[in-house]
Amino acid sequence: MTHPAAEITGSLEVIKAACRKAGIKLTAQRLEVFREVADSTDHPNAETVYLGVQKRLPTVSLDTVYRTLWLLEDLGLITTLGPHRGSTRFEANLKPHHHYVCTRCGMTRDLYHEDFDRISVPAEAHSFGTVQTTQVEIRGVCTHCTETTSERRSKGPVRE
Amino acid sequence: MTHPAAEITGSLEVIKAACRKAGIKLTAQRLEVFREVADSTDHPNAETVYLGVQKRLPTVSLDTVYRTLWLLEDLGLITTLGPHRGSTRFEANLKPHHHYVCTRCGMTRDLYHEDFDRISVPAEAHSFGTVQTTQVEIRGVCTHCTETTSERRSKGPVRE
DNA sequence: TTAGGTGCAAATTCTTTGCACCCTG
DNA sequence: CAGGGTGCAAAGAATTTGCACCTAA
Repeated sequence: MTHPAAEITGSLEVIKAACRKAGIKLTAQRLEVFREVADSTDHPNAETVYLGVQKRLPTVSLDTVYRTLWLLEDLGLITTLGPHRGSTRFEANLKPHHHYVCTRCGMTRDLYHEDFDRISVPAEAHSFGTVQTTQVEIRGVCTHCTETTSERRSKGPVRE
Repeated sequence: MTHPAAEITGSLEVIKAACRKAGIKLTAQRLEVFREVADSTDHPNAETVYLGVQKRLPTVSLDTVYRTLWLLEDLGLITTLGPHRGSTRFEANLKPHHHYVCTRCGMTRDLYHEDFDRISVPAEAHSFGTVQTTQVEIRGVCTHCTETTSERRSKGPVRE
């Protein structure tokens, strides 16, 4: 699944500006890793991002993907989600949105709901630090897991 | 930090009922693992829970702690949070509450705010599956990280 | 009694690190 | 051309698994 070309071009500008601002180099790897995350509507883990980037940069290494993902999170360009079979998942921060998460299998879906975007932050939160984003996470058991009724997770998280 | 005795006793009833309902055995390990999580106001990882349980059950093994934690999550008695230096953190589901999370260091604090407890779930969410809980997650940079200004995370997540 | 649960230790899986070479600014 | 960035390969951490013994129901 792919975003419109205009948005991808937008991402390019976003990361260029962010690197300049942070005083770090803009490399092909950084560009492609960000593009890969911004270009997916699901929530890829490091391995998946690596495979995607590899199509454009065949010599890229998995460790660079990791380093770049953490860097981008640090720059505020992407966000991490809870783990999926032990591996962290990432998503681009392009628009305000929220999540539905299955507690049984870990399936995660984006949810767009304007009411949630307008939630006001309690004073207490400001005492902890700055506020960048406010997200609502709805947890439950997805329809797929509900259908396979008695099937309980036996050995650790079998996710999404 | 400890909850009042009444709440701990309450946890005992909670897990007894849950095991009976799920048709699984109530073992000392399950009881103590749940108690350990319910008894902490911070967000322990598997290792920390293990160390705590070990004080009461010296022969408990780390793998049993893992198995039990996932089981309890499955039963809906505890919830997982995002990773902290790669390891998943857990918390008991005793009361509705929300989180402040530092995107720089991963520090997580509970937030009690009745307005958030009353948030209404959009119809779209129900199409994904059942709805158990709705939590608000506020992300930002905590005061500690803000003070150590230019210090950017260089090598992976250095959390909390 | 007896199937589910546990402990142990080895195996996997995910992520990080040290170092020498490369390339952006 | 200088210092940050990358690739490689090996290390390290977190979590899972197979199996034989144990114990709650």
